[in-house]
Amino acid sequence: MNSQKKSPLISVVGPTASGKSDLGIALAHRFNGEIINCDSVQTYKGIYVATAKVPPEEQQGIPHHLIDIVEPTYNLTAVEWAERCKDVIADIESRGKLALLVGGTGFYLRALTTKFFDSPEIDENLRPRFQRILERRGVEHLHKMLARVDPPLAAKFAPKDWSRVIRALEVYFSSGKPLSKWQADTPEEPTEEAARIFYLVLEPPREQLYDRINRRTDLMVERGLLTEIQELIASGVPPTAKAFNAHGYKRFVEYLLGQRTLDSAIEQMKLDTRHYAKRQWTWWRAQSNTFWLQGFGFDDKVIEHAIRIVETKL
RNA sequence: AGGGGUAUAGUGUUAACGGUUAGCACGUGGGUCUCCAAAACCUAAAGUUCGGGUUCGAAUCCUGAUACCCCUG
Repeated sequence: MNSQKKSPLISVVGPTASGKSDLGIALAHRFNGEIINCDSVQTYKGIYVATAKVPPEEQQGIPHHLIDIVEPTYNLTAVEWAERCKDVIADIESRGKLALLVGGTGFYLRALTTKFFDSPEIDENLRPRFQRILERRGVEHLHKMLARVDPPLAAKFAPKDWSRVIRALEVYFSSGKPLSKWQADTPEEPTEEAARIFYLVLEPPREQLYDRINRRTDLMVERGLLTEIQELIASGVPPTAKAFNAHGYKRFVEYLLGQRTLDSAIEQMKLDTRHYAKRQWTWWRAQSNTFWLQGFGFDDKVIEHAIRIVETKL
């Protein structure tokens, strides 16, 4: 084995509720590793019950990084997460340990392994303004605005894709230069991390995963999800806070605002989570450097299999 | 048992004048992703309960069967 070679970056990914945390901890024990969270929701302070964060008493002495790092109202971007992640990786490796990236947000790992174009400073007042236009005049209007300032991107985006349309408008109105131009001027390229990362993708049987999601949701409600939200709101966190976009929180905030019944909040949360799991699989199917593991992350067979794969990479 | 009513994808439909390819919503499957990603979006499959009849043409009209619902006993 070449000692000059940089150590691999091991990443445990897969759909929500597939046992990523368990596999991460098992690998950390086996290979003297530390865990870096790559789940967008787990970066928020203040929300716990429905986030599937591993509580400190269950971390088995394994250091967990990038959990509870921002306020519930903060908007953490993928690139900002990636920058912090690089610092943590450097720190872990400087101490001779192995970095284990564990979590469900594939896009964060994309940001870590791909250098996006150099984004200009974004005027923070723009987004709320576009949001208002969206509500009052509809998506089509925003899409037409984009067609005027950035025709190539407007042609590329579906007319109803307000999320990307707003991002593109923000870039244009902040910098005077169309997003498509920014992208063309600085093509995306792989980062140093891309060359040494590989992904262990958990793939439990779909029926079993969906069952587990449903049961986990009921459990979260029993464990006081509603109380947690009420206390956060009472302590001044606005119902529009970013953290409340997380599954569960979003629907229960709607319930507390009188927009749906308790039962429908529970059912919708289950559905949201199942849809999310499906999209996560879709994401990983399209990636390379993936090793698919049949089963849950807490299955002994899966853990053994994962260990064998990691050994070949060291 | 008698009388009445209803049967349209997995579910719902207060969609379909007897006339293009049986619509819509939800669900399900597949996909996209260049700084909100637990976001946003694209897309596909899938249906007239069964059998006869009328008609150029039937989800629609007639008829038999079956299933479910209501009323009477």
